[in-house]
Amino acid sequence: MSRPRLTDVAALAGVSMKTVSNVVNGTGSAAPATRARVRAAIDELGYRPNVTARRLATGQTGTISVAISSVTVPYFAEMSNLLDRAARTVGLRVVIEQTHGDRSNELAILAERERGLVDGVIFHPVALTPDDLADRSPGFALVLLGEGPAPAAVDHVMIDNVAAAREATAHLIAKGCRHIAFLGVEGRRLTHTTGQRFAGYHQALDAAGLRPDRRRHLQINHYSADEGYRAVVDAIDRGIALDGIVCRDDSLATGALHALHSRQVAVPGDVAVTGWDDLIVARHLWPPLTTVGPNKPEIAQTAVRLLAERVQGYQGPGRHEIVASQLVCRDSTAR
Amino acid sequence: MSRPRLTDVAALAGVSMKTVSNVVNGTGSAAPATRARVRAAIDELGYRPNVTARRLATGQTGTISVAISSVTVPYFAEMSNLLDRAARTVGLRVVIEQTHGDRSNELAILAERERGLVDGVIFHPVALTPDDLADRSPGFALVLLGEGPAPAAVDHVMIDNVAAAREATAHLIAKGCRHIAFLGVEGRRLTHTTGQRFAGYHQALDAAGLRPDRRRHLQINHYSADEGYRAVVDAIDRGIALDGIVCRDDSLATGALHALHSRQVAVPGDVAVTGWDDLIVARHLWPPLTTVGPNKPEIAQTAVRLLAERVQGYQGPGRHEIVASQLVCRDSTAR
DNA sequence: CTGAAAGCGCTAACAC
DNA sequence: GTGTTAGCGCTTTCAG
Repeated sequence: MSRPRLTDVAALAGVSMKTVSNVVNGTGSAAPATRARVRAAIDELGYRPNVTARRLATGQTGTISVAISSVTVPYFAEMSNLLDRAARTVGLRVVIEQTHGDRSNELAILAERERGLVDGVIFHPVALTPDDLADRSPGFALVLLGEGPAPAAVDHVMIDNVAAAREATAHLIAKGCRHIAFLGVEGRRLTHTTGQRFAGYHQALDAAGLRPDRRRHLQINHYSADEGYRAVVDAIDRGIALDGIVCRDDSLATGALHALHSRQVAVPGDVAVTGWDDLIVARHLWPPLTTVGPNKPEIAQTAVRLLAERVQGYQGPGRHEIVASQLVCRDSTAR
Repeated sequence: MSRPRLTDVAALAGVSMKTVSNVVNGTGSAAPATRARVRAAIDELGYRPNVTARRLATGQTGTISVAISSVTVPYFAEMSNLLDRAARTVGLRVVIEQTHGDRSNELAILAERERGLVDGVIFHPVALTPDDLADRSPGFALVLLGEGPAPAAVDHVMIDNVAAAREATAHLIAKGCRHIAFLGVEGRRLTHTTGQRFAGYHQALDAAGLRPDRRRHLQINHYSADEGYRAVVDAIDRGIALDGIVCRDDSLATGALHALHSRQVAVPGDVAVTGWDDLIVARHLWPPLTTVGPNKPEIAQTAVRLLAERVQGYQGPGRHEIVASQLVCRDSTAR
């Protein structure tokens, strides 16, 4: 005995498929008596519509996917959650898909492996190059998140990284820091995002007449607390002079604080620290972390709105929206 | 011009649908020359198979869903990630679905809203009652995670909460703690999970001849760092004697550490603290957190294996697997 | 207001 | 090896 289908319900209720379909979907109208009979038949059989069949027939899925590298990266977890909520309010379902930061997985997103599975995707690429993104099939509803490269034709939601990094760095300078490190330089080549934050950091140093020092550009291999810890312990043990650290993100900052504590360096007394993302955990670190707080709810709402418009057929040029961010000052820089 | 279908490719290549299907799926065999012609046609047209149609035809989706309350809960994020990886190794795709801890959303999972969308679901319920779980349609591939109630008929992967809580508490006692609080008692009624951990905590106190004290049962409204912070600050300010805290999970412990620092209480000198889950962040908290570490990779692999067996038609009785956990000792109890 | 029939795009028997 | 023909379960014209 396999599961009941629409025709089974129709047969039991003594009506046609169309009528059952109407009752199930609330389309058209049905006589109250008929409706009741159909409902009874549905209950008796335990009928559930087959989503896949409906999708095939309508061509619409009512579902969008959120493609991120990993939900274990707190920033992506928080964004996924907000995107989910934002999408629900406009009647869209969300599934989250992890690329694990792998270029081939990211390419698969663009290759529309999912054609027919979702109506569109909100995508935060981390490993793709501008070329990868350049040629995509048109008519594929796509909204890009993050500060990576985005072709003009594609919708894109971002924040002003350079300005925010400048502000965070200037804040440390205002607190009297003169030997400010930047934690989060990738080994090979800077990612687009890091490049912008790094640029803002340098602009602020410049503006204050401070000389950059390469020894204070702290390298990492991943954006993890582990790496932040390692890099800062390393810098301290090599005797590099430091009185402030601009961290590329809060995970690195988490590790940085741990490193400073473990080397008996007072925060913010000896070294002041800023993070980036305003993760939930940021205000529970010790000391609570000053961090660049992007307006995440607005990012989510904007992305969903843009995607919904694409899904509904908007074919115009790419929109590039810049969402505000704000430096959230806490004790890690309070001096 | 809509997107190309299998028939379009077939027409262009001058072959039948079946042949194209063979080439696309690697089924059957095709003459090299034919194969090449088909490939060329596919490239020229930019053809992508429609996943939905394939699903309808085969009845299998190759996808499972992971249903959790929220990816912003670090434990769920880590588990989702591990489940994803485990599923990939057996050729299954994973989509993550958030219930936001909402009972109606959780019921929707059981109601198989997704019928036809996924082959099965790995589900960590938080709001359901035993009754909710009791009557489900048979033949629906389902594996339950966590320590909630699980009907005998349903596969279930869990850890031994009572034993682990006893071990964590005994560890504090061995370190000389005599006034040990339990942080994480829910307001109304204990959840199944909390109840087990709470029971283990009491067993250890009993075994050491320590008297429980209701004032040291710290109440919370959510499992968040915010709540942990609030509850511990509250206890300190009310002058409740404390020299150890067993936290129901690492998020609460994060807030507890913050609270202790902000009230100048030394950890572990004045108060030793244990958490639960061994989140990534646990070893970067200050001081690094002693915590109950479930074997998460094994939980994930076990759950995927059980589900894969169900998907492949296993109809036997429910399997209830207990996975090991281990107390990970760090500085928050080092005294 | 309800019924019959034609697809949605693909896979899978079964012939050729 | 390759083509033909039914479906998968639903929605949707178009009649009645």
